[in-house]
Amino acid sequence: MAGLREQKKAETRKAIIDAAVQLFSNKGFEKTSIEDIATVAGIGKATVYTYFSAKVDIFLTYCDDELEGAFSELATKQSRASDLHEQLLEFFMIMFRFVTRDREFGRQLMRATSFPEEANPALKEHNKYYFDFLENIFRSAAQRGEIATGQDYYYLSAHVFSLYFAALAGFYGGYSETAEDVENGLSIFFRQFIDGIKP
Amino acid sequence: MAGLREQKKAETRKAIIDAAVQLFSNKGFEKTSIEDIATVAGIGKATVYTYFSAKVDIFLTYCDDELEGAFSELATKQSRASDLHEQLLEFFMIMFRFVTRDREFGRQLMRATSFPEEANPALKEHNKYYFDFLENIFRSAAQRGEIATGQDYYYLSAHVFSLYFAALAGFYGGYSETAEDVENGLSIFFRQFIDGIKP
DNA sequence: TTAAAATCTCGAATGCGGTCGAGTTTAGCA
DNA sequence: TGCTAAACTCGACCGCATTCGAGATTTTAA
Repeated sequence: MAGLREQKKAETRKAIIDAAVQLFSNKGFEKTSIEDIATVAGIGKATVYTYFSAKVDIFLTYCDDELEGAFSELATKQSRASDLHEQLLEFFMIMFRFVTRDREFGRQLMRATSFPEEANPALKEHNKYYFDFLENIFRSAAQRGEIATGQDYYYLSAHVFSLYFAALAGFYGGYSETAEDVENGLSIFFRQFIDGIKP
Repeated sequence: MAGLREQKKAETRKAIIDAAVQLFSNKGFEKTSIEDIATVAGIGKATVYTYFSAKVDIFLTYCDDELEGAFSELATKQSRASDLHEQLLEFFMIMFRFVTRDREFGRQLMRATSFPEEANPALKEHNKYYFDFLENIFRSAAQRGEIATGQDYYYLSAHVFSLYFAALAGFYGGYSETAEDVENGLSIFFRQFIDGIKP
């Protein structure tokens, strides 16, 4: 009868995530209590903590799964973007749409990513993926002669990544309302980045 | 006897900030409770909320107060001599040094302000202060002919601000060790920003 | 088969941020 | 000076995340 407990655990774990995701999208992260989640999942409140070490971890686990989806979309999608500016915009808008599919999703993800209390290995892995992807974009732009060669790709990637963060912060801070607003903002940022701001 | 209340209020306010800063440096933001602060400040817990609307506001206010002096000095100094790149670097390094005076302090501050759980008016005010300052830097750079005119100063400010965030994230993520490393990173970012990255 | 060890469960307890409202102090004016 | 309105103070309270601990269930090994 080995594995009975394992199997139950997997079911309970899934029940918690399902309940949490459902409640989070209905009521939002803040308004959803652990007790709500436990009740919907059909378990006791304290039992949740056998599976997740904190409320936010439930959400990050879900985020993690979702991001896998975003990356696979990126990998399969044939890029129609021709120049660097378009490529950057396309890349980040795919990420943006994914991350803000549910508003809370993006916010918590950003909180966990930007100045984490504890390092989260899964998220670090994701960031590395972003950076690798970006470095490839820059490498090919350099090959096409669109940008100067001999630049540190790491700093270029970090630069555009930070602009993406700024766009997201604007979205969550109430400065931009729609995805279109965000796209316009990003477009301006990338123009500045590529062309510089001199006369 | 006019101003008696005003004076007391100012004293209490200062007592709260002092207590908070002291406790925070010792125990960290999370571990310091409002009650601790109230006790050290010699007042009741609820009274803290007459002066500050939330725990983070105490720290934001402290930062605003401390940085105000540094910046007004900077404002008068900066009009002469240096160019945009240097001015930006100077501005952000003052902020960086202040914020990382105590390492934990900086991390907590960033956590509290980057993707807040709920919109916070005081936080908006706080950020607006820095943006206004940056806009002035850009305005005078435009007047000197250093950068193209007709650009949206708001986007320029947001751009450099996001680079500062990236540098800080790098510092807390373990990518740069010393203040000097951070300054070098920022310098590279600002060069990219000003000059663009084309061949 | 069985009994000890390991693990899981969950109601109860803890601690904290934040609010309430009754009591107190001050300001302003007659 | 006396009186009222406005503003301040703080103990008590609320809701919620997280931890405790004691009892239930499952695994392991002989």
